[in-house]
Amino acid sequence: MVTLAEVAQHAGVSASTVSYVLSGKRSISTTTRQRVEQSIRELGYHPNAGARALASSRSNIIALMIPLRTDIYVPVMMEIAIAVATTARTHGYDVLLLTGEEGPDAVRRVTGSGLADAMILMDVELDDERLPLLRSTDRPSVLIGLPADTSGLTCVDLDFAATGALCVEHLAMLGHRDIAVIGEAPAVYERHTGFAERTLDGLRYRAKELGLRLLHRPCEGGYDAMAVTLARVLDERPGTTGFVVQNESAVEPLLALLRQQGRAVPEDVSVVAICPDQVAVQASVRLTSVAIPAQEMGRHAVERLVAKLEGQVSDEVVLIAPELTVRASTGPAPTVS
Amino acid sequence: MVTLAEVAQHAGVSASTVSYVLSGKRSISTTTRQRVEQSIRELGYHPNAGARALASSRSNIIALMIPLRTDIYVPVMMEIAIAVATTARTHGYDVLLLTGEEGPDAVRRVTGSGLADAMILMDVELDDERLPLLRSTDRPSVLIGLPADTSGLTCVDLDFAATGALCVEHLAMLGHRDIAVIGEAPAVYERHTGFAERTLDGLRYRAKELGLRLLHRPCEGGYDAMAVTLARVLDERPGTTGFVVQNESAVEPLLALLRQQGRAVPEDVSVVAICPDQVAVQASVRLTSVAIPAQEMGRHAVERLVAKLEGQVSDEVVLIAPELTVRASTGPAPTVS
DNA sequence: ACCCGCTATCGAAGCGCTTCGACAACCTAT
DNA sequence: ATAGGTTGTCGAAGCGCTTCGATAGCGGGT
Repeated sequence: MVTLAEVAQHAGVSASTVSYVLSGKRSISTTTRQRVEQSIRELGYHPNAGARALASSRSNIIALMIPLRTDIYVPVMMEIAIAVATTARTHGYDVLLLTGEEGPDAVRRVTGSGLADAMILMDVELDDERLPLLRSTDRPSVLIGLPADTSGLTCVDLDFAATGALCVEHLAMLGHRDIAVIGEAPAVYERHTGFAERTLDGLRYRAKELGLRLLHRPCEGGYDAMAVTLARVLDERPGTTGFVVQNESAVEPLLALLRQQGRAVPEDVSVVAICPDQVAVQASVRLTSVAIPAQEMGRHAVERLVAKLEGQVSDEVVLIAPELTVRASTGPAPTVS
Repeated sequence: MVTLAEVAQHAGVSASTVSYVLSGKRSISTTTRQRVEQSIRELGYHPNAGARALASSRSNIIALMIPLRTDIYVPVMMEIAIAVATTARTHGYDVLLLTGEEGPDAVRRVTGSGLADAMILMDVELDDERLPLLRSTDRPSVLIGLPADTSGLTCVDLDFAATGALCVEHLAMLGHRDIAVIGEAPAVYERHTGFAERTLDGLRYRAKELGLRLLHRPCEGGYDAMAVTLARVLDERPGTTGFVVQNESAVEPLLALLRQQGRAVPEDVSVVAICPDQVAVQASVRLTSVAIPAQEMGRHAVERLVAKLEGQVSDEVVLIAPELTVRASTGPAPTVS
């Protein structure tokens, strides 16, 4: 491996000069800089990451904790992860992938060892056990998702309450009075994942304001579970004409089942989905949906984090405003015959 | 931050002794070891990753290059990534997430800087431009996927040729004579992704052996693209009764379209999918399928890599044998009326 | 009593880099 | 001409760890 010293010798300067060329922390004459850069190229020099981390006590690595389970939103998680990785690179950082498996210990290990300069946590629960650690360490962190108490934390998330409200408003505007919400799997609610509950809050609050009837049912993904759930919903509220679906793997089954029962979308029944755009446009009926801006969330998280690493103190919550795209799955409520 | 020296002082031993307690590379008396371990716990010591990497020239990090594009097999990629991360942890390694974006430069950067001790590459193309670099570096690597020339490389993959053969055999056994293959998006074939071509080879070869007629059509995901593709297939080969689908986002649209055209599955038409089990069981018809063993692939890759890091030389290709699970989407070919 | 071969421990060198203070050279402004 | 400020470069001191000899102590064979 080529070292800094070898580059220095090759360029006929001291090691520190090469270092300053690399970091730009002191001014270097143009001629020297060029000579050094030439040597770097010729020798194929790459600074040693360990040495750099040791000397500067910065690893230029961001840790990303992703959930271990693959029961929800896998494509969203993936998209966020990729956005985080690419955005981090543009800021000179690499990304270390941690799974939830280790739990809070991972936070301790990573911050304690200086492996990463900062971390991004996904799939945050309302009362997440990693939060006290984050608050007590001096390493910057950003959450993707919103816990119950955000004091002293930086968070990035879609505004799910507004998302819920937006879905209800859209259906209300079209004249629907009875709305059913097909939610995530029960387990998601049981572990108090923020986004699911906040969506529900938004839905309920706005429905109440607008005087709509709202029925919420969690639902495992897949065809069979959806069939059972739909039967129950239509049994309890036969007049349901509007559906809000927040579960990627329930949306296509729902459409199929409705079709099968002779309920046309959007003539008889309207469906609004909360899902990535890709899912919305690939469905058998192009879905009116509120997109989950995965890329944007990943990018935002990294940018907040980098800002913090550069010393800008900003414990703020960034809520991305939801956007509803009207496609072919919603229409006016059928007139009562 | 607590340092080795502080632990040593606290335990009343020298720094090197603490180091040897940690690494186990020299024998240490039980009493000393316990005293040191006690100090480590009391002080909450975590070895500094950078210093360790510098001194030992091993970072205990494995780099994982995932594809940037999200057009294929996202859940599979995710599952592999998670399996890699968790398996790596059990061997004392962390995982650095690289996206394909940087291309071959990422390989240079990571190996050159000593950021990672080894790497795992996903989404390998038949003639991947990263391969020469991997062959010329002394850092171990493992590919998930199979390039055209595997000499000097270690690869892990599902045996896709056998997978194709298996699908054909299953349909042949049920009496189907005209088989259509719904493949990945054209772009996947255009960039010569190994798995797609190898599956096709397996399908064709076995179909020929068994005297079946085979029609292969690439297909973008989604409902509309599938509708066009299906129409073309049935136009060219109206007698088609067997489908092999290798495209997650085409499988549900295909089922819906068949239903819509009054072709019952499996009475009139049989469908075999090549997809993760989760997709197969969640579909509107429980699909006979060959599973993509994502977890197993990730785990295998790490284990091969760790073996190489520990000095075991083994340039081998691990092909995981496909397993076909019969579910509700395949049945005897309809008797010609 | 002696040497041998253990085991358990220590001290010191050094991994490759960053960074601080020093300083020479030059360029104004007086 | 001199003081004062820049600008560009260098040397050296570490960062916290691993690892290589060296050494002290001990029991056993002779």
